[in-house]
Amino acid sequence: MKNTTPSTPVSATLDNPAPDSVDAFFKRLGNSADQLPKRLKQFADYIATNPDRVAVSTVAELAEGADVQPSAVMRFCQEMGFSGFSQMQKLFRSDYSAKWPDYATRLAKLREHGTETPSALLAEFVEVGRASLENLMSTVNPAALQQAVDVLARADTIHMIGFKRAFPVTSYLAYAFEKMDVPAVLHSGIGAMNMEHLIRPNDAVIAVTFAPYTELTLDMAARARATGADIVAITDVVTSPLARLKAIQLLVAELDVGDFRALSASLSLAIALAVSVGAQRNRM
Amino acid sequence: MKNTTPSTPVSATLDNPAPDSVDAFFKRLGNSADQLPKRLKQFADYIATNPDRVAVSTVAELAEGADVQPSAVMRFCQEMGFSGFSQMQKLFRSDYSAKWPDYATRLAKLREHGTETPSALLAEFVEVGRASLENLMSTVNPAALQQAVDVLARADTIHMIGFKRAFPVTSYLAYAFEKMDVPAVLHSGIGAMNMEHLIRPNDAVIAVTFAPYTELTLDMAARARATGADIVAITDVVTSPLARLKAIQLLVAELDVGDFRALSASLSLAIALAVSVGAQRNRM
DNA sequence: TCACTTTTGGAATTTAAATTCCATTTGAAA
DNA sequence: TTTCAAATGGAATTTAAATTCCAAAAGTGA
Repeated sequence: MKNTTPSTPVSATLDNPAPDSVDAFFKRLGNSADQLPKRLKQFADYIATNPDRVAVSTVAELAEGADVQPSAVMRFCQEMGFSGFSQMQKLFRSDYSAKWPDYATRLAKLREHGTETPSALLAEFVEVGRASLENLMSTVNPAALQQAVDVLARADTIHMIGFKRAFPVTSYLAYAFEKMDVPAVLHSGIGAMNMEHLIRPNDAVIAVTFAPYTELTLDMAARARATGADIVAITDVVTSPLARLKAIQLLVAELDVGDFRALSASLSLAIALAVSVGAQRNRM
Repeated sequence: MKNTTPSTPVSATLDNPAPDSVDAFFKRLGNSADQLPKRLKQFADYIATNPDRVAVSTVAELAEGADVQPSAVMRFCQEMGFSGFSQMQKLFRSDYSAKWPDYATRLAKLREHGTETPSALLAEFVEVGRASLENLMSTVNPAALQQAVDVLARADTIHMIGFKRAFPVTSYLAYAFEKMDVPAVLHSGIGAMNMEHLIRPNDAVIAVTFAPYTELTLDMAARARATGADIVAITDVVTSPLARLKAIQLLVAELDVGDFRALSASLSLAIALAVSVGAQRNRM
């Protein structure tokens, strides 16, 4: 950008624009790899086999990994059309985060279009639901899930606590447990009846709440814990207040559209949990 | 590595050693989250929700994302037992590699624990949920959806009818309508109380039922129709008994895993419907 | 072999980020 | 209220990384 002189024909010139995606980058690399000088080729091979390192390493670290000098790394970046390493790294970093849709942008877009047509809104929810499901696979810890199933299968009675937006989740759990003849109680809060006294030491509780957390759910879960019951928490982040209760945590990072969330991931987790518990009880 | 001297008493002290894995980090965060000061908690929530950003962002970027000052980020890192942000980031970066294999790989991984494990079952539900969502866009007729929104936006009161597995759908609708101040009644069937007399000619009904259809839902919808109320049906196929009622049909082909279905698509359709109705009412 | 170009290694410089410091604000206790 | 400790925001400083530069080495063709 600084050299209008033809002194260094290498970097970002008109005929040599920077790749705009990691795919494009590797495509170009494949074409020009064999006409690169020795050290540059050496470095190219290194990042071709360790592409994931680029986003999180420094020039010095990559240089050492490839056993070349830092300056060779710089020359390579410029050869590939970037102004320098930083620009190249930026590309690798943005590509990485593209997997989790940038929901700030998405939300803004939704707002500016108003709510448009119902179908457009539906498309949003579908999209967000898909992303949430995809993310669920990485946020749920298989060991914790297994542990939750064990605890629930052993319990005398299973209690479900969850209100407001969590209520669809607990009510579906209640349906599933009933269908499988698993003794379970849905604490609906209906009629302001307090059914907490039903919770006994050998019982287990499934507490479901997402930020902003429902006080009632937290209170009830805390009291259940005090009686000695085990707690399985379906919640959104590790900093959830349910963590205090030494609960088994199952985390669901559900995305919002406006003020609402799709609940797809939470319900999928819940039903998988319920069916597993049902199956495990039958084996006992 | 350079200071063997105890010159910097801040970081990694005996009672406050730095976590040595990302898991350990989040475990500790879960324990101490509620006794953190406001801004630190705010930042904790941010990275609990966006753990993937830590490896590839600067202090300034994270600070902006969480809407706190850079110095708050530093204090947080030290509170968690690190000497500073750099050390914490190093941890996240070493954990980074291959942390984000593509969706297919993650699914396979969850499954490989054996078909009988809860994770494998969860993988099933996730996949089925995704497929259902994909389907949804083609089974729902945009014109019918728009028509449903119009009818519901015009109604005096909206009644939701749906039991058993449809109940999570209606209860989520109820939550959404309440939050948007749309007059709506959830017919829960609780206490065997019959609230049908509440349905008046200028009202509208959302009836939700899937095969095998719940008799009660069909009966109530039929009677509502007789009083002159409009019916919006969320159901599975065109041959659904609700078709007879000249209902506006919104079709969801939800796939099963064994005896249960994921409900992802139904919930997404319901919430999109509710939000559209809320928006349209505000415009009137 | 010599002259000349390309490539290389490493030091010097620049730039940007991390970290510390401190004056102000906030909130709790007396 | 007043007092004090804790928490906060933002500027100042330090540290580390990226980038440039140049002298030495390795190639290349005459």
